[in-house]
Amino acid sequence: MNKRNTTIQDIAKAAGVSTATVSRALSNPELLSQTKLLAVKEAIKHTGYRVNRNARNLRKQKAAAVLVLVPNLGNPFFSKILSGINKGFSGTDYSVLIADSESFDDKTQRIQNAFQDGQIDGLISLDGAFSENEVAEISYHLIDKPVVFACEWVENTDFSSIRSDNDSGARLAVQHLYNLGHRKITHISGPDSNILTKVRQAGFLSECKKLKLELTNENIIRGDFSIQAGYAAASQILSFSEKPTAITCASDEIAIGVISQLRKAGISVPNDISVVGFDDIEISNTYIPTLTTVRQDRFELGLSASQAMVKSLNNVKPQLSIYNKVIDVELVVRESTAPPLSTK
Amino acid sequence: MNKRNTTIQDIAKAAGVSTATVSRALSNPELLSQTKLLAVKEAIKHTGYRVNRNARNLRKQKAAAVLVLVPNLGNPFFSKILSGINKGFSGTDYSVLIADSESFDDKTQRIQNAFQDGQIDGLISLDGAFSENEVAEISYHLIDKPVVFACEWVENTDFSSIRSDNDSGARLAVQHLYNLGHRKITHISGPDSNILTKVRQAGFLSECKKLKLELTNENIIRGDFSIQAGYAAASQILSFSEKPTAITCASDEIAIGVISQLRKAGISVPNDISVVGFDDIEISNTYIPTLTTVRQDRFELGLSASQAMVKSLNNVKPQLSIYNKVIDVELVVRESTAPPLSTK
DNA sequence: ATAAAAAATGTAATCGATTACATTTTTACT
DNA sequence: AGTAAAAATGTAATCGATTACATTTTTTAT
Repeated sequence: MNKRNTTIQDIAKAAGVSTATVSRALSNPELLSQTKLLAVKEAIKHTGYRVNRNARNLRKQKAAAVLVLVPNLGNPFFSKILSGINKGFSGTDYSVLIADSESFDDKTQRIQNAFQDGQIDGLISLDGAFSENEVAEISYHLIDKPVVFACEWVENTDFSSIRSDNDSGARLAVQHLYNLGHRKITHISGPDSNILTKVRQAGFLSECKKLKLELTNENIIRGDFSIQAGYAAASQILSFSEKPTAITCASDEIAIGVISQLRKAGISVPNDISVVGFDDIEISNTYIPTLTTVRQDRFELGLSASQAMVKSLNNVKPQLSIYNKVIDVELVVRESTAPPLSTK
Repeated sequence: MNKRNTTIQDIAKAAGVSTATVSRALSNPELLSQTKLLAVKEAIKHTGYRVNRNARNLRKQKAAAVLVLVPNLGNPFFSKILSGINKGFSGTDYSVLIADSESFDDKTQRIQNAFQDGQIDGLISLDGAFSENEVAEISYHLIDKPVVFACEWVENTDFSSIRSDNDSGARLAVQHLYNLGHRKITHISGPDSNILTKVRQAGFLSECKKLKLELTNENIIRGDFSIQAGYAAASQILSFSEKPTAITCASDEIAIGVISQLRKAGISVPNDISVVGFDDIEISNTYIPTLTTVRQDRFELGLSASQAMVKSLNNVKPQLSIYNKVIDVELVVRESTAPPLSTK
């Protein structure tokens, strides 16, 4: 019952070496002679020894864990990114801790706690909604510890960031519609403060200008990323004197809301109006009509973020290593877009 | 730069007590006199001291972490459960580690590693697909450590388990269809080996018998939980000489596959055939037609599992505490079911 | 008032690995 | 062969909290 754990001492004795040598065999095998290294390895294999993480971490003053801040775990959009992050850490010594922003009253509180308890060595945030104050607090408490933003990010900060090419995504959508013959396109954007909203909207406007499309204040409708926002935006569009022939949305959920609401009003997608989404979430390929959308590779986003984190952690001065990466997006053409009526 | 951490020693000095007293103030405050307790608390507040987790865990021989085994993190079905689990641990000292079965060649390998490294104190598995061998291995390596299954489970084992009332769910679906007037109902089940498949199928058959519905070997179609399985099953049904007027599915994804395939064949849901799903995943409320389905409360499933785990962990002999809980399901009636044609 | 029991507190060993520093062994070079 | 430099290995302190055991203080009972 009370079998004591196998420790480095036992291995040392078994292999006829000192504990220091065993420890070196574990973390710096290149320092050892072949003979001793082999002896130690043999003893380890024989006993089934495994290092005690707590002892190692205590001595090394690290946690061997990374905190991932997820805005909403229940949302598949994020969990797919998480899956990529997990993959990125699967070969390493690091554990992945997860904090669901929704479970905590105060995001930074949670981060602080974790860091101060020595529980984590770095932070990956899928949430870019930090106030200046919160950013300052993070920077203060996470001195020397790497922070990587994935998907979203915070403007004017020096944190590493892995993001999709949102600008191109927005442009691809417009180009696609333009090529189909559409000349009057409306964009339904996300919540004002959101960084993705801003970039996608800017991309949309810029591409419209480039293509010399006429722009009025009916070209942008504000919403959030939800289906409900799509409903509302559709209703608004229905009230326009001159309706657009195509709509680009800041998210697939908005697109679905729009389509469903338009259908209720007897307007068919894509026959009457074309709709393009953003993200390519699971449902987009199953919805009726299947959704033309801009695909973000969420798994890759997470994977890259974790790889950036691992690199930072391996650096002696992680705070000096900033990794930024922009991941390509891809326009997936499906059923929700078609040439406008007039050209048929 | 090199500010040493505040330790229990510092607090002891500041409060004019011994380190033992400080430690007691932390974990067994009831042992102390008011005076000393106050002094220690004061010192802690003043210095912003926080316990070093690694030191504590090393000494206490525990990990203060729980491993959650998820079959596929990218699947929203599981991430919603995870969200509940996370919630359940949010007030506690425990961290939640996540292992995505898909990232590992060998599930039990991963578990063993984690346990032997002293990284975790317990296991919550959302995955019930363990062979007898694997179960034995888990039991062996996790001696004295609690294991809780959530959603799925393993038959003939003594692990704690939190599950939905799958039997009732299957029956509710049949009853609903029966009450609408359906008399010929087909069930599309999941993968043969899956425990949920078995229970739901048994519930379906039992309820059909109870309602004296005629049963042939066309009443059950085997599949897996995927949309593709739904496609295949629909094709099969189309080949039946006498088609069912209603279908119950082992998952919402199957239901969506079925509906989409039936539509292609010119068969309308619910006008020609009614379809009931199982799970109530996000898409079900948005799909067209919206899906009548059996809702599992996935968040609650996760929450209960984590609560069971916490209880087990707090027990002196956790291996003796088995917690089982069956969570109610609910039939959500939406657009995909209607009375059969003949009764209209 | 005194002994015995209970409560409060302290001392120091302990958990298990890492690593600074010291020592020994090997290699390289004249 | 002799010496300096490099490589290999060992000794023991260290990380920070917990707790067995010892000691002191307080309470209770006679």
